[in-house]
Amino acid sequence: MVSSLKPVERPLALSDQVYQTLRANISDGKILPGQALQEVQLAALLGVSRTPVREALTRLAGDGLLCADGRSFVVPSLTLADVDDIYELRSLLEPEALRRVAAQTTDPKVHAPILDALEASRAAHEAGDNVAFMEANARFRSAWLALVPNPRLARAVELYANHVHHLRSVTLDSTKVRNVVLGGLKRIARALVAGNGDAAALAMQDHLTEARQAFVVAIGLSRAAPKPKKKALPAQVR
Amino acid sequence: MVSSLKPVERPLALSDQVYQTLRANISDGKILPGQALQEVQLAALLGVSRTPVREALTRLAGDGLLCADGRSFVVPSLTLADVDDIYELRSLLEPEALRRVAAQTTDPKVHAPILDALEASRAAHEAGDNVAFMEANARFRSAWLALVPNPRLARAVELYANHVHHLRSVTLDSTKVRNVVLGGLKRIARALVAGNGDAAALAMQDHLTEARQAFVVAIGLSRAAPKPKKKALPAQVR
DNA sequence: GGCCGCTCTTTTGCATACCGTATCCATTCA
DNA sequence: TGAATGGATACGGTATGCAAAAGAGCGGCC
Repeated sequence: MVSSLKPVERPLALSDQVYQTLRANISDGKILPGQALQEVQLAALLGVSRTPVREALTRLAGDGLLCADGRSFVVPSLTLADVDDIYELRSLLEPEALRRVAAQTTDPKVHAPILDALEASRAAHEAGDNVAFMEANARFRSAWLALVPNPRLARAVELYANHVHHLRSVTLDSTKVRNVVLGGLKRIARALVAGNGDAAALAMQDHLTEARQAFVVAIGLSRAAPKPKKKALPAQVR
Repeated sequence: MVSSLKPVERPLALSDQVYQTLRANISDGKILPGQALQEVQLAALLGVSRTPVREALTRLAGDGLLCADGRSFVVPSLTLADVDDIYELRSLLEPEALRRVAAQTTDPKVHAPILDALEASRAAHEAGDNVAFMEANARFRSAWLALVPNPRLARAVELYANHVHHLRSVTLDSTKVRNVVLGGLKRIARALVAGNGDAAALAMQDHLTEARQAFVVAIGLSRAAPKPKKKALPAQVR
């Protein structure tokens, strides 16, 4: 008996693949708000039938990443009120989540992924690489999120962070903003490695406040010459 | 323009009906944890095809009200750690949500549904009617939740409250527990009508702590072998 | 010339058929 | 007699077919 055999790599279900693909594209801003997501069209694009597409769309709508618009789903174009609501939620969750992380981890080597991501952010900032900075930023979040002892809390944080993620391509376009963000990450990381929960929570709180402010500015800019196409209704349960 | 006009009541899609039906039955504890929910069986029971059943199951799993077990879905049987996690989340959200309600409503007549539900709770408690008490309790929550200015926050609160709702039929079985709960509701309502956000948040925080404690006892009773947890952090660290 | 209504197309909602796979049971061989 | 193997069965995943509803375009009527 060869005990080194591992269970065979099973291909993910099509529904899951479609879900992840769409989710990534929404978060990255590759799918624009207001654009109707039609089942047949997506199915053709992805080379699957309507069924898994349909299931993925339903799940995304349940996550709040899509909202019903007439017959189909669209990425909600966030109003200022929406952004405020999301940041209010994040302000309730993320500082406390980070406090839990700081409180429980003493081993410095578990912080390695966080510091790696921070270093990547720093490098991307220095290189002026916007997309790399965003990517490193996301990694930073994933890294500390993986240490949150409460999985439901972690999931909630991830969910609402994703709701505004596609807007970061706008806000992080500015070197100044990136500088501020990097400073925030540094402060958070410092508090974490010091095991100082209060400082970590406070740092995250400030970080979120700054990010929200950047969004307000960004939305004000992008809505200066907006498309008069559709009214954005709040993403809600169907 | 009569702004109170609402879109006409449209016959709900089958998927939605199935979703709501299943959700209600899960919250009420009519579907027991561990019991596999099979598509064909549910479809036959509800008189629909597998498709809407499947969609409803997917959405419920996305809400966290179901979890994958092998090939099908089951209602998760909550461990003590799960209950703690859920109450940690609720403790982050509900006090602050309630604070927002207290801060924004000045008109006493918007509090009417809340006081109605409170009165119904009181009556049910006096009558010793367990199910009526639970129902009034849920109405109380719906009432103040409807006043939360942040719809996403309201939805999150509702979601996680539902996660443990089916356990209330156990905890609220005790007159003593019902008495404590009723006291908590009174205190919350008092703070709300007084417009005192701090008091409302604090009252809700205490209410949740008490409710969590009741669950711990209930789970300890219902589980033959309560496993020793090392992560049991004392109440709230906040 | 503009507005209303009708029809036709597009797209979703639901049902069902098919396929792959996991599980259970019976049979067979050691 | 026990275990292993083969088959039967049941279930979930996916594709597709069909019907109904929403939207667009066109023609008729005022």
